[in-house]
Amino acid sequence: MTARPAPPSSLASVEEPVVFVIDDDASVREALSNLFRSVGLRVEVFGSAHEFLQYKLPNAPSCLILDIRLPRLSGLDFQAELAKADIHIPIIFMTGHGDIPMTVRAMKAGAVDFLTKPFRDQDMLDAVTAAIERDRNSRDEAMVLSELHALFATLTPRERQVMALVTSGLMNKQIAAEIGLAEITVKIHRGHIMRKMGAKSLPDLVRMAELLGIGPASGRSQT
Amino acid sequence: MTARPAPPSSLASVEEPVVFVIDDDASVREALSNLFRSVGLRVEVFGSAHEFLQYKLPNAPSCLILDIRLPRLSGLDFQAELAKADIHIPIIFMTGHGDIPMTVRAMKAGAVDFLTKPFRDQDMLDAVTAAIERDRNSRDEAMVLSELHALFATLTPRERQVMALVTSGLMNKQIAAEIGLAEITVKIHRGHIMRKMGAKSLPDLVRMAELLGIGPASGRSQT
DNA sequence: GGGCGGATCATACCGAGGTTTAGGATCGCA
DNA sequence: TGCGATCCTAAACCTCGGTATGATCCGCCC
Repeated sequence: MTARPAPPSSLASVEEPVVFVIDDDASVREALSNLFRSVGLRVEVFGSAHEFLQYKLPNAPSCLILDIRLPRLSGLDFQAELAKADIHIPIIFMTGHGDIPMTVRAMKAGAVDFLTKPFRDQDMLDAVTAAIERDRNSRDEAMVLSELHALFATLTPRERQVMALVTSGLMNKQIAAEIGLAEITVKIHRGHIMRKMGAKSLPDLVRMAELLGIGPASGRSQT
Repeated sequence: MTARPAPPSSLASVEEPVVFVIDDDASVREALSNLFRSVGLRVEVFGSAHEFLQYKLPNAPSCLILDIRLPRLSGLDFQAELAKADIHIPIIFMTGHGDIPMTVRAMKAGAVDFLTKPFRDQDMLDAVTAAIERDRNSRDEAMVLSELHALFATLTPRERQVMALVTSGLMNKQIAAEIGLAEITVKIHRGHIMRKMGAKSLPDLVRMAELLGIGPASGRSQT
């Protein structure tokens, strides 16, 4: 009975990895493009940060290679820009004449690596491999989380509230007293929650709540 | 009855923060010592990495300030050394003539900051504040985790096994079938587990299992 | 106005969780 | 040899979780 809406079952990011390169020097773009292609990696090159932003990012593990010295915007500022725009992609910096404070700032902001020109091809490839791997992992996590959020979104406000109390460990009768309901009503909500969230057991639901960051904050502010 | 061994109830790290400084230059030690004391921070200075290792580290949020150029051991190697010895303390590097690869390596290995001499006092103080804060948090986490491990250690092998299955969401009868027991026996174990772990509810226990990294790996290998 | 989803509650029933009491078996250590 | 810890089980009993059936009420949209 009870026909469930069939979970979309993550088709994951099956697309092949992509390396993005932004550099105003055509010869650098050319060289890097050849390097990555030689090891079978897909590459997309751009002459400016602006060009890159026009490009529609694919749903594939990827990374971005940036020169600290970009035409208009500095690489560091662009990094901050991307973070602010909620675009999270691992960044590898290159520089011909960078300094230590720059390096520190970039690394603190989450850069994967910071290579000084001229660098050895192998160092660049190692950095890219690490960056792609990091992106693959964070994409997998984000995927799971977004599916969970989608399920959570199907809950009514009342159900969300009950879910928070259930996963915090209260008994049905305590929840009922807490929010002024009959115990049976709580049971009904609880049943709905389990079905909608696709939880096969209470521990299952608890783990979902953990991932969703659900405290007993009812459902108003989600810091 | 069952007299429980009274949980040690974290007396937390109430001790005041400490800043450790390692530098072979006495004037640098002196200057930093004065700087930190001027803002009311406790400071301990050392002329070498070896001296530092002799010192018994207090149970207080702290950080370490290192020159990349140390007498015998390089600062980077010493950082690796500490990590290998499982001594985790936030590190702030100083350098007069460091380069970018060094900086990258230090930051990748988890350094909090990397300051070039001469630096502004305020930059150093900011870095130390951030480092102390980071250490405070990781100490709090470690404290909770170690108390949890202590409780978990009081479980018998069988109880550990049952706990893994319970928190994975199986019903008592399924657990019983899984490991060849009567359902009633599983219930008994389950009761013991809840008491010994101090869990007030199943969700509580599930969260503990999460922190302990307990999968359905029975209890053999704890990677 | 009728339909629909959300929320509420009652009664009844059943399976799962959990404790107590009481016992039996094995093993290691003093 | 005896004690204690671990592990296992049974019967009785109670609470809690969960579902089904059926029903009322409200607000919203077509």
